[in-house]
Amino acid sequence: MEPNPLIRKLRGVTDLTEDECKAVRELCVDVREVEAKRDIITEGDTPDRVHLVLDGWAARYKMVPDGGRQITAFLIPGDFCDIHITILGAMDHSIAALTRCRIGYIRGEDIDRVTREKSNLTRALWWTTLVDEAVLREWVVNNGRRDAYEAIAHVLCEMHVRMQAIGLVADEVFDLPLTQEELADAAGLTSVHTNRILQKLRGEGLIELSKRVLTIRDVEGLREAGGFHAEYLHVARREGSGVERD
Amino acid sequence: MEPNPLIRKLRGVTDLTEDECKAVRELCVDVREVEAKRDIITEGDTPDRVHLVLDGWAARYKMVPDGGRQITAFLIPGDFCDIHITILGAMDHSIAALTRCRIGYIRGEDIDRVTREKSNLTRALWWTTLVDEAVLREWVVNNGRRDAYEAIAHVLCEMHVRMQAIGLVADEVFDLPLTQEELADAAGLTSVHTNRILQKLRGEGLIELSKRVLTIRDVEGLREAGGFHAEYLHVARREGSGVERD
DNA sequence: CGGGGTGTTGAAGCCTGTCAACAATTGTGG
DNA sequence: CCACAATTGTTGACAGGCTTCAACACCCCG
Repeated sequence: MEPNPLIRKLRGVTDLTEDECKAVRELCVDVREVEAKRDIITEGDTPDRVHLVLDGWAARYKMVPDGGRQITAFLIPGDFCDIHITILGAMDHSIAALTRCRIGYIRGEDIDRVTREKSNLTRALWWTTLVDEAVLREWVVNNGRRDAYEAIAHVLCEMHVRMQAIGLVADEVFDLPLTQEELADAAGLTSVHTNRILQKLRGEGLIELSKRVLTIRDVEGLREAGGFHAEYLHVARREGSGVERD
Repeated sequence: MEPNPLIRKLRGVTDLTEDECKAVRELCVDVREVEAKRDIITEGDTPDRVHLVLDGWAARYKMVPDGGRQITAFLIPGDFCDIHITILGAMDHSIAALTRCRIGYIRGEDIDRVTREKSNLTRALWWTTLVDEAVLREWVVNNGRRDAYEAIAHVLCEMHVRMQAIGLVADEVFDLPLTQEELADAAGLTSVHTNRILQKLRGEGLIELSKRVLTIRDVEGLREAGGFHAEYLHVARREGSGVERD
């Protein structure tokens, strides 16, 4: 399997030439490990490098005055932390590693150069940011108009498809290295209530979740429960594809 | 005052040459009126034109199975409905006119051409989409981790700054042509509860709101109430600027 | 073996939703 | 310009989903 998760992701929507793959591979001028629970970028920072998640899970988040935390995105391998950083000034939110992460560092100029020289790649990178935005819209719906049961189910369905897109799902089983509190901070709930909802989903035979591994026992049922429709993720139809691909 | 709201908006973050302004003005190959409550674009559409709000208010929204509606963005003059349409296929959400709107139609190729030829403009257009994304993140926080009182106050503060950026605020007074139900659909509340919250904000002397006109009587107080910090909007500091500018 | 993080459970309370009625406002047509 | 209808705003009572608080169980790791 292609080792670069960004390439795996982009291949889901466009064919990349060997030349383009090479360009992507050479983007990361540096790779570092970040410990779980450490900030990768903190609100107010003006990083000079673009960060790419190569391995592990991270989360965008914002704090509110009373100490509450809202996670606004889960970042998995192949996701950019801040591809926009050359345009906007300071970060308006923070990004924390949820697990130990391998992070690739990319020079802003290199992104600019690629987007000048490779129009197909440029479109693909654009696509990633537009999907990020679509996901964000869905999270607004999640927190605004879905109850706890639907919201949790929906998040699980979303991560299922996204993990599938980078080849990290086999037989509807994949790593979900989140604590219930982190899930709660994403769904706008308390960890206590999240716990009860997960028990309900388990009790209904929709999922199994333990030791940071999620098994979806009933994909259709879970989607039904969350009112999930994958269109907003704009992935090419590749149902059934997964780690067994190569 | 410059008649094109997009130019007014972009000028808040970058200086535009006369040449660039001309390019922006010539983008709209057609202008049409859309009646209030009509869809400008509907989920599933694959429009061949980019839509730009020239006048009036519109809203992105998604429906959930039980009939609930979640508004994910308010669009005001100078905002694009779907600048991304050449990259993603079908619309994953709908956009409705909240008031009668004047909509500009732009050919996708013209956007592409401008972004090839005018790098300064390209950065400015990128900036608009990145700010849209930042707003979306804040709305996730709004619906997930702020209570009704904070959420409503926050939305009002945001619209205040955004309306200011296009020169439509004078003396902390501006048009807010939203029904309480529309406000509710944005904040993830019911219209009944939104009504009570508005009364509280009025009772505390923070706002006046009637006949679709909002007066912020206590800007600092309202920001405090909503936990609002304008940084995420990434507007250049232009406090005090408004319609009195020219 | 001990300790911190995480998951689980119960009871009580509050914020927000639901339902329903009515008032106020806006829009429409005669 | 008035009468009427439709939309929007307002109010009250009640229900319920979710939070809060608190205690305890579990599990991984040093």
